[in-house]
Amino acid sequence: MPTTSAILKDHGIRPTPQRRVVLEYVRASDQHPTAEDIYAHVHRRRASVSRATVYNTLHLLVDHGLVRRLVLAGGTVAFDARVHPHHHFVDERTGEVQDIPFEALRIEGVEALSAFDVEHVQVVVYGRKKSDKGG
Amino acid sequence: MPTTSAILKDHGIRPTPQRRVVLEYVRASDQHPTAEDIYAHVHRRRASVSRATVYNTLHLLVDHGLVRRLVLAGGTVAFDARVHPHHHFVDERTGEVQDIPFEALRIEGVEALSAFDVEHVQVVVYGRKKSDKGG
DNA sequence: GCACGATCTTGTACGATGTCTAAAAAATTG
DNA sequence: CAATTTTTTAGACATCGTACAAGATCGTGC
Repeated sequence: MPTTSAILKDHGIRPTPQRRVVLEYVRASDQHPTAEDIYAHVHRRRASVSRATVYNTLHLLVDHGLVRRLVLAGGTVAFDARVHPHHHFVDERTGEVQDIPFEALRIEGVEALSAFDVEHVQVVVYGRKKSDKGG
Repeated sequence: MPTTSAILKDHGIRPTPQRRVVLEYVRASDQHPTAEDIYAHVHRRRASVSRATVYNTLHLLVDHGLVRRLVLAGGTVAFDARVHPHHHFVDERTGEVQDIPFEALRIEGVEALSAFDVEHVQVVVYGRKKSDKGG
């Protein structure tokens, strides 16, 4: 398990303390933290990390493929260190988003879309979690 | 073809002039206009329709299923009067969004998602339009 | 270690999008 | 017309994100 610092270096990014703490948090989180989540956390841990630096760093990480930028239902923008593709489930009541393993769903008919060069396909499933008692 | 007024009444919405002009524009547009697009247009047509009313009306229309709220790539929020389900293609270079007929794709494995009551499934295809000359 | 230029961080101002509120305006009811 | 409800309005406010200019920090050559 490489250190955060090593990961950054491997991607040609100078591993400053601010960048390390941002990447660390995104990688540690099994949720999908928003930029504000990240800022709040990082700011708490190291009193003076500015908002601008958090945004700069997130862009940097996204550009280098270390982190993915997601647009959740409702338009919330979140970040995710899991780079391998996966689908999303959105609870229509709470807005909560949950990952669905990429292998769990298969999409047929993509080859027939002759007008497009397809890079990536993602399914968004809307519904409600069964464990929830009625609303 | 029912009038905008009739459509609103059918859904229990009092057809005020402001609401009519908003719905009319969304229905007439074959693009996916954003709230600001709609505000700009509607404001031009009837000098005094406020921003708040445009937003209020859009929420109302969404709540009554007359219009759908979309979140495009990049997090842009747009509206769409086509209520029948369809998928989306997003051009990764331009951010342009295009509809894909619902029937064009089939998703397998949804039944196996036993943790969820699934309401709706939507596929988002990312790529680039083939007709585009390289860039 | 020091000076220098390059890179990084910071605070703040700004812009875009959207919500909230209190009051005016319009419609409905009697 | 008066009373009540619904709708609209303007503008203040909140949130998210970007731009910019100044200061801090780093790496390199000496």
